[in-house]
Amino acid sequence: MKLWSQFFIPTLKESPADAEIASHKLLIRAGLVRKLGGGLYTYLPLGLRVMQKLTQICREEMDAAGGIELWMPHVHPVELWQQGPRWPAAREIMFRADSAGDGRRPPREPEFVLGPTHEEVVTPLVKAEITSYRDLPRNFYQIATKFRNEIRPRFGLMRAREFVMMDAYSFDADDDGAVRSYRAMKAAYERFFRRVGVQAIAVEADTGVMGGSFSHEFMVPAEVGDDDVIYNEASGYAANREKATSALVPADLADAPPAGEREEFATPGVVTIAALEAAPYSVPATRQFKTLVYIGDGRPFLVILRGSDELEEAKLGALGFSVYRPATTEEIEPVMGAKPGSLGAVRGTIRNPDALAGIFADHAIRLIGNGTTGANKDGFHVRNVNVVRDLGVTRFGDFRRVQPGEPDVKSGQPLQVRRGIEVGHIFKLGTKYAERFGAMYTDDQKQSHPMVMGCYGIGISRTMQAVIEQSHDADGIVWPWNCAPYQVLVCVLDPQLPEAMALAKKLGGAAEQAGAEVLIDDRAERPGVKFKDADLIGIPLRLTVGGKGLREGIVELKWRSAKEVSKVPLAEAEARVGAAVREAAAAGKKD
RNA sequence: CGGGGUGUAGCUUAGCCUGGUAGAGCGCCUGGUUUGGGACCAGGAGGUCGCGAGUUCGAAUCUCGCCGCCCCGACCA
Repeated sequence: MKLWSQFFIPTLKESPADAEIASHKLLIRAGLVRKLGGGLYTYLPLGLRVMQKLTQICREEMDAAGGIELWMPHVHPVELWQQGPRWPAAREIMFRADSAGDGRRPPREPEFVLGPTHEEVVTPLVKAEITSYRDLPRNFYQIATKFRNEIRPRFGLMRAREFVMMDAYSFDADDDGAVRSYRAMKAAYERFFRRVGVQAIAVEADTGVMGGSFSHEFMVPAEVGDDDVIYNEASGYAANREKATSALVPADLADAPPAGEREEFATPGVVTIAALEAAPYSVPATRQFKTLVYIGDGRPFLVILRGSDELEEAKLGALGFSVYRPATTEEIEPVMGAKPGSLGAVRGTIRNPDALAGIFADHAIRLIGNGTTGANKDGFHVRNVNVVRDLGVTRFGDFRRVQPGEPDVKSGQPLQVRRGIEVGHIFKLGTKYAERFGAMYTDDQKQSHPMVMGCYGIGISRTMQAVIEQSHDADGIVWPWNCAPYQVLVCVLDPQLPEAMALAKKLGGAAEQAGAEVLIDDRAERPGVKFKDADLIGIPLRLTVGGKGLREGIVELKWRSAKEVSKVPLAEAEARVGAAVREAAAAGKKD
């Protein structure tokens, strides 16, 4: 039982100016966190308690799924990362430090990075300690602080530079085992989010810089989320926009036949799809080829899309470059012979085709039998271009961005889109890290194999905010039972009356006996202040004890999530409180 | 990193355009009256106006530079 008057819950009547979204405002107003700098937060006692609830639930579910908890350093020798497969992509977001501490590290002094995740630490550990198939599979996890020098921290804990994450790493002898580990984690995640009391849906996801073969994200649907989820209710399809596909392009697409002789024509000043669509050219965007130039690991390559489609940049990850970016005009001209707006991939028109690392085309362009594209000559385009005859495509792939309304691959029904907050991500990694770090084991035939890995993360601090985003009203937070900082709040309206305090402590004791944690608001504040604060901090069950109630012989019992107040006769109060707590706890643990 | 915005007391902010002794609300302290949904009265403390240059007799206000923070984009748990 904690007395509010001797605790630290600095609530705010007004929202701080730098908070934009509801959950961020409430984090601050309810006294859960305070900002130190961009993306850096102090967890105040109430916020810390919620974090402890989340970590404990997470730990229980990981342990139940066979996870083994450990704790790894968060300062890593930079050499470890330089050996790893994702250094080129990861280095930008990593905090770096030198042992001299003054930013002027002598060449022979060690340099360190702060860990954004721990594949580079856990894989060498397992390489050293596990060498036999008898010791596989294993799944190691930790719940700890992570550091990422986010380009743009935002929305409080939603994208922070320093945050708390559960990260797990599974090691299996073979692919089947890795799939089993992956499924076990997916199930554990689903139990975790259900117990926490937040709706999080698993969606197919892109593997990003992690690489690996498949992946799911756990998304909390919310307007303020960073990600677009493309889904269809009926078929159950749900994918991150970066990964999503539609049935717009038939799988067994026949290449369209050539039509007519290729012909160059003058298009002075036309540098956009829209301008070529307009009179006098009148070429529909669906019949134009859009040619984009990217730089992958230092070499230019082309991406060809239909004029009506947008590139989904993340899908270029499938091409295997460790880093890629759009080329600049200065880089484009020497290779192509023209500026953006007049580019094309017709054989023989590219000035320096040998410089290209490849020409990659979206499947959808095969629908174009007779298209128009840039001539690689400023102010000119080419018509009657045929994909097979005229374009030297290295490889077709899925590179286009799916738009809402396009047909679902599974059901043909229109796809929908909604925003979501990514609170968890699971990857089947494969052998990429194991091979790089030499994490091998010997099988029962004395053969050596790389271990097959998976990695898994839950953003604990982000989940706290996602819960608030999903569970609040105009007055404040409405905590789900299992992650509430306290489950029961006793508001003592007349704390100067000894009998009121005595009753509050008696009822608090009954709640504790039933398994709840209890906060007593014994402050010398007016009732209005206490009720407002109670609504703001969102404790699930509120008991109100006051002189008036004592005279009437009642206490009040109110759920934060409901409007009604029940008046309970004093004689029944203890029993009713205990019953309410047991009931809520049982409902909160429905799994 | 590109674009937009903002910085005045612990918090929310007015004042800036049109230069002339820095104002309010909340919170805090003292006293009193109140006491079931953010009370009232009286008194009080608290500000190098983000930092640095410049213009000017005079700068919160105009100019330039820097920094912090917020929002949009690429990235992520």
